[in-house]
Amino acid sequence: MTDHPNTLDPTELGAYFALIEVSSLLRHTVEQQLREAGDLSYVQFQLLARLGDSPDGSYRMTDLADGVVYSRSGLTYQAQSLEQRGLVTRAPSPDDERSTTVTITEQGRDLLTKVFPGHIAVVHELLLEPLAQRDVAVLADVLGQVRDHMRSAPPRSAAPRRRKKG
Amino acid sequence: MTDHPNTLDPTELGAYFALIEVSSLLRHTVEQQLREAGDLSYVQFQLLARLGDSPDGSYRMTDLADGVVYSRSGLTYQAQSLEQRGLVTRAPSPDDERSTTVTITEQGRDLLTKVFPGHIAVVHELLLEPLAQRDVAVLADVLGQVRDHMRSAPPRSAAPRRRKKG
DNA sequence: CGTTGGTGCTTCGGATTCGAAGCAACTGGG
DNA sequence: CCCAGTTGCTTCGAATCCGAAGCACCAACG
Repeated sequence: MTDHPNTLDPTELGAYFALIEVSSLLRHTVEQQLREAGDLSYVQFQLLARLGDSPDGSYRMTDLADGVVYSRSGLTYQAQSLEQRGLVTRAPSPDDERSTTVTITEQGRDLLTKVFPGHIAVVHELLLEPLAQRDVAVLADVLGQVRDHMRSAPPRSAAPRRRKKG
Repeated sequence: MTDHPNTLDPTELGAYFALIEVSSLLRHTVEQQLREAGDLSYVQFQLLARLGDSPDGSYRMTDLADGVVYSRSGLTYQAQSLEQRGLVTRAPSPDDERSTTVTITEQGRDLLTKVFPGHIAVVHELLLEPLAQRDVAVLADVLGQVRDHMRSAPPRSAAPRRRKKG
């Protein structure tokens, strides 16, 4: 294990606490907006947005789970919910019968179009407005570094599944 | 309405997405560590930490809820859970019979001491390690600005109940 | 083909979360 | 004291979430 200090200095604590608080508040507010504008949870919105960005409007479940920080079972739950509302379709992949291909529907795109402006507005108002343009770039850069580092070094608990038989 | 653009440029999107992803991953990892080290949820840890920082080791429920971004009902749930485990005590406030004063116990402090090093380690490893010292300061500063702005201008829907006149 | 092990997703049980409604206590008139 | 309005917390019902276990399919090997 790397040698870590057992305390954080005030600046480090400040960065950590501010990150947690800002993201919590932002997420909370965004969630309310999405709920009001389109009766979507944040995760559902993220899934739709991701599908909408895809060239052919579809992804496998696994790809979606990797993109959104989310459990497989939770993803199944939300995908079913979206399917019931006609916002996505699900079908077994032709390549691999095990995997499910999720595809956004016209209706899904419409809803996305409907909720997007409000979503942008909230993000802009809460996160971007108080910052100078340069600070936005700095934020993107610094957090980008952190994200890349996190991705390249997945937490120790990313262990493979336990074997069924011993 | 303020005049908001209806799109975000790539830098803005980058800042937003990176923020969401970093905080999600960080929170997820921290949550696992706390669960393993002391069978605590993140919220429970935040509550204990806050109480531990208090001069007399106690706060009113409302103060705790304000500090942690959290619903009142969820706070009640977690406070009950902590009380059952003997990590805090709850008693009506002498000043105001309505309010409940939550106080951390010896046992609570012990648990805090036990889980803290691992918590620090995770934060350091995931968030701070990949950054230059200056970047940590910049992050703290920029996110601090955002937090202050959020606090000073709460979202329009932040009033579930009618507010007292000022 | 059949067996063995690995992968993708879902189901299941339980924990956590929220908002709304409810209860209790304080406050300011009459 | 009583009344109405406000505030602090809890209870309630429902939604959401996760990890573990399970099912179905694929790939490698003989």
